[in-house]
Amino acid sequence: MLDARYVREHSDAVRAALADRASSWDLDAFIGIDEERRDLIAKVEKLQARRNEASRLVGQMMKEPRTEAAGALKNEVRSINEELSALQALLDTIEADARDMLLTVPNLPHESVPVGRDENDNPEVRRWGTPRVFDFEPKAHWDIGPDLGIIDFERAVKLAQSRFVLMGGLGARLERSVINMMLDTHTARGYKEWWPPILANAETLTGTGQLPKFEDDLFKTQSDPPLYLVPTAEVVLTNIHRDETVDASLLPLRYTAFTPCFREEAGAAGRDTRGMIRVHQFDKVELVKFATPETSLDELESMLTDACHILELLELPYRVIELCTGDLGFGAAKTYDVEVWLPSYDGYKEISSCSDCWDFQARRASIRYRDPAGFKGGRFVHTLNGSGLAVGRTVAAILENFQNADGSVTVPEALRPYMGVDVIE
RNA sequence: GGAGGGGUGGCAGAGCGGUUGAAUGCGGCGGUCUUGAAAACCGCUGGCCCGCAAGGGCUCGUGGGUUCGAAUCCCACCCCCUCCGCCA
Repeated sequence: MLDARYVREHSDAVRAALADRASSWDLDAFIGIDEERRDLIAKVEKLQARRNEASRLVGQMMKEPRTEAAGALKNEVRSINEELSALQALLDTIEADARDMLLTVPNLPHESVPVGRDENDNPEVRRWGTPRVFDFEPKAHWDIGPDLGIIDFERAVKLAQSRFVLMGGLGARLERSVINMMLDTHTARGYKEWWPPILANAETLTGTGQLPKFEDDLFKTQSDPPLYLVPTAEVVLTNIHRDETVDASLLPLRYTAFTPCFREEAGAAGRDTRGMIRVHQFDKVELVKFATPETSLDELESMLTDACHILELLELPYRVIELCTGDLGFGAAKTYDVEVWLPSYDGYKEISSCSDCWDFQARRASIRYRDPAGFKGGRFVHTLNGSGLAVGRTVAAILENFQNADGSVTVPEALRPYMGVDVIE
């Protein structure tokens, strides 16, 4: 969410940012509503001030007592209240309209973000590792897994639907090993581990920006009020501090959690239909930070490093790209994507996305910090989130990059303590 | 699920129809004193919104209602605590 005052006082900057993002958000409509809203507030408050004064006078008169004069004033207040309730109803709808609009405006890209139209304009930042050259025909993970008897896509469909995964034996163990290795690595590097609910309420999903605009992407329960299956642990980790003011001395806060993630993938029909790259339920270890405005960009860089560190431990080649303005997610001010080398795609595939949301989520979720030495009152924190990493895609990358000619898969060194075996065969 | 109790400022805790946006204590900030600190003493000290400002409005779990006027009365809902039941 953007600050309404900022939007009206810097409308040119906002207009330019929306254009860079190719957003169709109606800035002029908002400015009109906002102006109407402020006029109405002035009117309503003037009437309220008169009503409050008159009521106070009535109190005095009743004591003296001057009941006749009090009666006349009572009538005045009654008529003010009638006028007021009509104005108030109007103001309520206008304020709701303004807020609804504000909840659907995307974040402003940071000034350092390259301007571009879509994913083709995302500059590559760096590469690590060299994609392996196979001296045999490498298989895709959707063949390796079933051939080894460790992934069963067909029975997953029977149990649930297409785009679900069933793993067994060393496949299940590989999934769990990757999760544990990621969590152990991040907690050793200063992240606090959490174990959050994976059903969350509408306020929580609104705080991070999934609602109201992206409800179609979410699984929703039929309870009243409804709950939503979290699409990422970012949602719950960030909302831990919703409606709170944290002490500046505690910042930056670095959190991590493993959760299953649930996505409808409503608009993805036909994309990545094979294997476990795009599924309705997948595991992810998430990184979330709360930082001051002064350090948030540095924290983004170090979060990116932390995500890449996992791939380096697993010896998986990757590259980092920066998202251009046109490809930036709704709540992000700046985003790096980490892409892992996948032989089956003969290319790099997203495995982590690290974003600095600036104060966009903090304003929605009302997450402030206090710095008695620096300033009076509270300021919004900056929130950041990144995958560290997507577990299913990591497993797929391991299977494909570490496969052998005989169909077996060598376990990366870093996972052997967790797996208990050197080779999956 | 049943019965009872309760939700007030950073915390504890008064108020129970009008000058209470809220006593008091703790905490926090500033000052006096002190070589420094502690103690003591003095002063200040919730949030949000509109406004250039002066000022004004809203806010005592949430939403409605009664009243000229509600933290205070009524209704509904939410949450917390205790006991009982059920349960992994």
